[in-house]
Amino acid sequence: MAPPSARQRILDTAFRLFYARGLRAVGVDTIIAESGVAKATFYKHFPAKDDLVLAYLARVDGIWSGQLHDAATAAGPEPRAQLVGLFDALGTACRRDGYRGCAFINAAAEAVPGTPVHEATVAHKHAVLQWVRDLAAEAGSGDPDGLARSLTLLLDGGLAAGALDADPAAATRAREAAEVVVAAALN
Amino acid sequence: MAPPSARQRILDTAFRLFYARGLRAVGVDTIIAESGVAKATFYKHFPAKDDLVLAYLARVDGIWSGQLHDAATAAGPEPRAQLVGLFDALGTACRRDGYRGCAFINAAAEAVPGTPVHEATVAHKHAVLQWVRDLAAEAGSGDPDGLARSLTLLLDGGLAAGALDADPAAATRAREAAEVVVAAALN
DNA sequence: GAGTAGGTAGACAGACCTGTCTGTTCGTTC
DNA sequence: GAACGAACAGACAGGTCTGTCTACCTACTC
Repeated sequence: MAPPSARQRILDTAFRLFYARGLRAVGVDTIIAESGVAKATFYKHFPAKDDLVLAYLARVDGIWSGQLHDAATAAGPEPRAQLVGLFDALGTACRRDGYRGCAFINAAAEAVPGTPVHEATVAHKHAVLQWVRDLAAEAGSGDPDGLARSLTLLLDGGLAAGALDADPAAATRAREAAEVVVAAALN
Repeated sequence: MAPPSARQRILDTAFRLFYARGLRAVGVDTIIAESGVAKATFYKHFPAKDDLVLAYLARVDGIWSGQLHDAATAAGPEPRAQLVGLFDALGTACRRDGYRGCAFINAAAEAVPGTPVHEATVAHKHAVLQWVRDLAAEAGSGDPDGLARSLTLLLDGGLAAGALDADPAAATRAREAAEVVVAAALN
């Protein structure tokens, strides 16, 4: 197996450190040192730190979206079940070691509104909302937007709570509340 | 009216800047310059930056807890109505200019777990949870802890969503979802 | 064997960070 | 009027931050 390229090592290190410590708390020098890369190489792949931050967020987006989809489809073929099942991704995330909440919420807390980094977090949340909305429409909701917003509210609440206190009970509770909300909206 | 004391000016400036830009993004020098205070005075009142951060969080805690209580009592004397009414504080906050989500969630995103700053955010969330739990118990819930967790999940979700996109619709939706959850728990 | 792409190593600039220190000025109280 | 507390003004130290730059090295390709 070929050793990971310099770019890959940088991205891997950034993924680990940015999530664990925060965007501002991790300097370029630290990432360079820990990924065992030369400074010139770093700046060749990522002309500015923010470019690396954006690449980091893009990777997180891919991973998290994948986990949401997987959790949803694992709940079965019915959209209604999937709307509740996606919350299993939250439980899995909560139990993961080093869990520190939602990378996007954390990034938004450090980013200035209007900057590309902040825009990326907003775009991610909109994409998730859109996906849940489609699921809600498939499930036959009369108000798919309202139902989707209620569910993403619960999801974000669970993610935010995890940043303060990674309690798996919060994830379970979120799933139960989602069940109640879905039942009220579809029955 | 006497002009505000140096300590008060520092705290006022910190309140404004920390919330608007984040804890790490605002340096001591900036706060000193904007509050029109001497550096020695600053360090006399707050021996380290973290002391100021803690004072800032304590002030936010006081204000936000007050707004939650006010919104709850405005909904009437019945605990059941108060459980839903407290979400009006979220709507009011969302509509405020410069709203950037929950100061505690944002602070937690920048703080290292285990530090006093992080502990303060956890303590705040626990206090809110405890208060809602008491309200749920008064309302006659058979599982006051579960109901309180569901509701704070919605509340945190609304606050977190506001950090990305201060949409008052999210607050309205949170209130409606709370209504559904409370109804399911108490009927 | 020359050229090129991609990497390593590390000095350097310039800004900004927290925190310390010296000295001055003002108002109050004794 | 002397003493004192509280604040002002700002230089300074020591560290960290991002980003640039020079110089060398290695593997592959033509």
